[in-house]
Amino acid sequence: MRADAARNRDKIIEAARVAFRTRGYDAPLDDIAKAAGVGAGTLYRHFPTRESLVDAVMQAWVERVNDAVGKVRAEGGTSRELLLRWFQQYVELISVHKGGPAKITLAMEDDASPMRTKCHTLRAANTQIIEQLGDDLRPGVDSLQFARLVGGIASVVDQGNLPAESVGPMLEVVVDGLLV
Amino acid sequence: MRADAARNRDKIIEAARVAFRTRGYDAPLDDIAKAAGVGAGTLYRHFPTRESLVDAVMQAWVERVNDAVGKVRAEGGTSRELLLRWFQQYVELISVHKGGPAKITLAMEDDASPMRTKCHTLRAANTQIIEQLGDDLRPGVDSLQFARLVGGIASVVDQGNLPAESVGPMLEVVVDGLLV
DNA sequence: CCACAATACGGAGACAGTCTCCACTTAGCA
DNA sequence: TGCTAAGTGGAGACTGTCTCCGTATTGTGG
Repeated sequence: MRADAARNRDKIIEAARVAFRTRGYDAPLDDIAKAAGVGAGTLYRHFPTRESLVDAVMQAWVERVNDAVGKVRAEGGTSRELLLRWFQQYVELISVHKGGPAKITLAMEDDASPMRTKCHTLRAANTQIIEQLGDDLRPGVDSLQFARLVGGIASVVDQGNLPAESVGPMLEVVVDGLLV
Repeated sequence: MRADAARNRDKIIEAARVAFRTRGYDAPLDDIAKAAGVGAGTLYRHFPTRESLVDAVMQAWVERVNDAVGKVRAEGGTSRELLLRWFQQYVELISVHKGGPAKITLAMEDDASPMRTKCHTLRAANTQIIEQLGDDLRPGVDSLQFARLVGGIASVVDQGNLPAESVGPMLEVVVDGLLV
């Protein structure tokens, strides 16, 4: 990639980051292009779909997930405490942007999604937790089921503008259902 | 309402029913108006928002819910069986149209939604089940939490185009978490 | 039966967002 | 320094939403 192209790419990502945070994922792409000081064509060449732009914006986030899972695992406690803490973290992580939970949870199901890197990170994190749980986990549950169950809750809370506290009781239900 | 107005209203609803089923909830409203043989203005007068049109289309559905809850309650069995059967029904009921689960589950949180009639029907049905469960239910769980937990799962399955069988295992997790 | 409000109709067109196309510009190599 | 592949930008085509208002229809009171 030519140096000027790389520069423009960065400018677009930065403008998109701001726009997504303040206006949500519906922010008009032409506006983002304008804010970045480039033409619409340039934006669409770098990011053919809205999704691929979202993906680029969320790059840094992958590292946060790996940090979080390490921290949760290190803290110890019962399996129930571990799982609940992880799910709380999980919800927070996928809720960084408005509309994030649904977007990420859906992308989980779609191998062709431009967000699959992010999904793999999350699934890998879930797998680490599952390993630590060992025999305490209901048999047959995998990282994808974690993602769906908790992602479903996070989506409802996010899209319904529910207070963050309403997550806890729902997660407890799921946690108790997941442990033997 | 004038007779011709009522006639047009019906034509619009019928056209919308077809369009929503075949094209999903994104079907252009102008197209629906055209299919109904009326102008766009007429459609928008009767149904100021897309949501209110969806609401009208789903009217008959309310009766199905009441049937279903009666049947599930009558069949007997353990609390676990009852709840699982109801949740299966619940998912089916809110999945009649593509995009239905998320739409209904979100509307649950919004008293101003034009779909609130439908939501109340569902919550009332949940309440009937909760009553039947009596002391077997985890304390503090209400009809809205039912809606969120099961609605979250249904949304993921619906939007991710997952096979219908994938609902079962997730529901079992939630059921086991909900019973004491 | 008919005249005349009140009610309803319809579709042109304003508006907003998405995305493409291509004449022009620029980076970077030989 | 000149050449060319790579990159740019923004006009405008296209699609869907929604409003406005001149026209048409309904049904009622005289």
